[in-house]
Amino acid sequence: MKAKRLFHDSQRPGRGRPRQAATGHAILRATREILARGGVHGLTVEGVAARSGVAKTTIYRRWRSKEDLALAALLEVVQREPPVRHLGHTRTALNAYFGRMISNFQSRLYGRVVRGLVSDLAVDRELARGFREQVLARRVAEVTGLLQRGIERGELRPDLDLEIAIDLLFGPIYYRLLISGEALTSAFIDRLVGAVMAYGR
Amino acid sequence: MKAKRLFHDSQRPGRGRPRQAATGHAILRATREILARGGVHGLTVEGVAARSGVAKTTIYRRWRSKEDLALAALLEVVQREPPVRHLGHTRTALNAYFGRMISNFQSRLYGRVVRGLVSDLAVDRELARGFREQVLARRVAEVTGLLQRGIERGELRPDLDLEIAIDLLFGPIYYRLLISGEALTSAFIDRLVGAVMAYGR
Amino acid sequence: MKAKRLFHDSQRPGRGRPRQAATGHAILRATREILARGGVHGLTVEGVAARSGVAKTTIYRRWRSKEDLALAALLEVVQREPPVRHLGHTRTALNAYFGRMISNFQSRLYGRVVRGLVSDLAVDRELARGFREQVLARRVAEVTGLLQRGIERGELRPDLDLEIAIDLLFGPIYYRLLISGEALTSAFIDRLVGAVMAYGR
Amino acid sequence: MKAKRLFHDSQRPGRGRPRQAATGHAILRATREILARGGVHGLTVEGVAARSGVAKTTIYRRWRSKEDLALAALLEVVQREPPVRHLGHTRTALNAYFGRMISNFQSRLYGRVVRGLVSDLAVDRELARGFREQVLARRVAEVTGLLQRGIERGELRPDLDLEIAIDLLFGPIYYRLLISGEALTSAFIDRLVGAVMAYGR
DNA sequence: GACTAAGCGAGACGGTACGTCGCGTCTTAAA
DNA sequence: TTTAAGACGCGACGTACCGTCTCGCTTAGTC
Repeated sequence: MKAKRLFHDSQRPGRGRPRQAATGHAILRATREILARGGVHGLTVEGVAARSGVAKTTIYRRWRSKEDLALAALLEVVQREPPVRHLGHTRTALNAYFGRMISNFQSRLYGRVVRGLVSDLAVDRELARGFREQVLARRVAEVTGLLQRGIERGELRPDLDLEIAIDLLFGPIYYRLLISGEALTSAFIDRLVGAVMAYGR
Repeated sequence: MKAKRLFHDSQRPGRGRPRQAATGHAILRATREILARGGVHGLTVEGVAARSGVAKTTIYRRWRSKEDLALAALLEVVQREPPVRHLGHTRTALNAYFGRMISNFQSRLYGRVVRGLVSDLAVDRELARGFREQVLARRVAEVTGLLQRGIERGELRPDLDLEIAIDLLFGPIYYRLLISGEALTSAFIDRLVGAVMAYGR
Repeated sequence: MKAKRLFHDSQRPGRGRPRQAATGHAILRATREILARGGVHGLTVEGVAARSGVAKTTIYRRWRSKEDLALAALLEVVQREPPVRHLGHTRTALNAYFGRMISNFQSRLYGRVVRGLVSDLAVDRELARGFREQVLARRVAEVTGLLQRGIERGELRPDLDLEIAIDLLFGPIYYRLLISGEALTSAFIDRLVGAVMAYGR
Repeated sequence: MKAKRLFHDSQRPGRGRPRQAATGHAILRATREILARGGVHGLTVEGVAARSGVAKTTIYRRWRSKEDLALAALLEVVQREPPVRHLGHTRTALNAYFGRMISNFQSRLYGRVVRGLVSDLAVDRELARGFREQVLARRVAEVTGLLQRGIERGELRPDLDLEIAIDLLFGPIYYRLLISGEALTSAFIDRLVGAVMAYGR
């Protein structure tokens, strides 16, 4: 009967009372705080509503699910990340890049959200699209940039299979984070980057 | 204040009426069927009880949670896998091994369960231990074996960093399965194995 | 702290843009349509707004509640009723009068609205006043007229307790409509009127 | 999928854990208290749950709706009423009977519940059946008894139309309670009973 | 052969959270 | 000032599962 509204947070036409920006921030702040302790598991729409002093309905008006909400909170953080520094040796740059990445994983928010959302990526297409387009694509582009510069600088061979190289770098990190549970230390990053450089030379 | 029951499936003292073996099978069969469609998301203790004609209590007597149950269903399948064949070139053997692995992932049950459980691994230590000891360790041992044989056969250099090699093989596969969502084709396996062989030579 | 608006449908001061008469009709038409199927139970301000293409605010500017709105829709119908015919025997006239009344009850709108509003009469004084002054008083006056004419014509005794007579006529009808649920047939009306005539002679 | 369970409060087969009688009482007590102030309007399942310290689900397990619940609370009271006394003149007996009835209506609970439920009788067949079979039928039978005894005693004529007599007695009372809002005094009862006796003689 | 300790099915129960409906008020921009 | 549009806080809804409990009945081995 009633047409389903599709824009959950996205830009809407300028009719009716505009959304209160403050409301959105309050929601996301509460979300972050709850995520930090408790992770996605401990996140409930009811809880966010209570903590942010916002009505449950208002939250549902803007996000489809608590997973969407968690992703939004994640995005806020990701988008504030400083751009990559393309300086010095490729190996050094990669080390720095992934070093920062694993320290992000260690942080309450980032690691918990990613771990908490993985299972839902397989089930919720919208969520997966959001995560891949807004978080993953960015990271992949950054590292691809570093690798390409490595080729230009002659540190990597020109015919390097970039796609596989990307998988070889990101794969083991997520594998340790999610599956094997083994430590994500900078020593490990060093060995990993070393191996990929060796392969790519 | 009642003492917590500790043996959830493990052997219990031989007093009273012994457990009906058939009951356990019925439960696991229902679990598998539900997992096949709907994945871990669609799995509920209530549903399993209904489908298997078993009382909820009976299920809780044997497993701590639906995640445990899913893992148990997974194990049944894993334990029935034939042993690895150590024949021919290392590259060929690895190709065969991971080829079978991704075809497992494609199967309803296996892929769904793994995807559905990842998020819980971070939260449920028992579950993580079970998964790592019973599923992962086995796979890692098998591949380590293949790699070691490759060293013996002179196809891989003796000082190869085995730990990293393992990460380089499993990582990208799980990464694609869980994170990037990109296709897990045999062509991809071929390129991946090729890259690792190149690195290890 | 804004002063409460008092004129809900009544005449307002002639400043600013005057109300669109068409708007009011559209609202009442939508209301009638919704009432016809679904009754007061199915009536919602939200629904009326959607169906009439009018904003919720506009409705609230004119009526206090959905019950008020239902009453307004009822009044439109009631006010269009033709006046009573004072012809022939009193018994015949009463039969005709109440015959028309129960056929009104059978109609979707009328019966449903009355049944739907009764419970609110006890709670909403405004509503009760409206209903009694605009609907009930009219009917009572009409029947009182018929009875008085009966007295003048010598068909009823002069010392008849008119108040009780009115109760004896209306009471059983509403009782069947609302409480006992027994059939409101013209045969019943005949017996009822007969009984009251017998009592009043 | 799951077979709907039909017995809401009624007798169930003796499987599973039996219902806690105390729970039911707690629920009904809370219901009565809430009904007394606030009537059916102020009655919410949530409120009853809170007040009785019982889980909402438990309430829904036993009653289909808050209206059902209100009816149940009413029944408890009704069933405790003492039987009618068949003594003295019929007119006196009727006066006594209906006198007690209107004093019941004045009571918080009874009047409020009846007024609150009327509108729902038209919509909820189950509810209507319950109310008519358990409350109304009983009252009608009692009064019918009184009238029949009046016939036997020669105070009423043998060919009296009992059905209409019943309507003539109950009708005006409910009419005043629900529709006209006029006072339900014992003087009124006296005039009403007088009128019906006059008609029935 | 009865006793007894569990197994087992059934379902009650308290609980948490869900996602939705409708309310009545508000804040915009356009008319 | 009216109007359409829609945000917002709010209260309640009825449902899904959770994990625990309390029944009655069954099924072994042990005394």
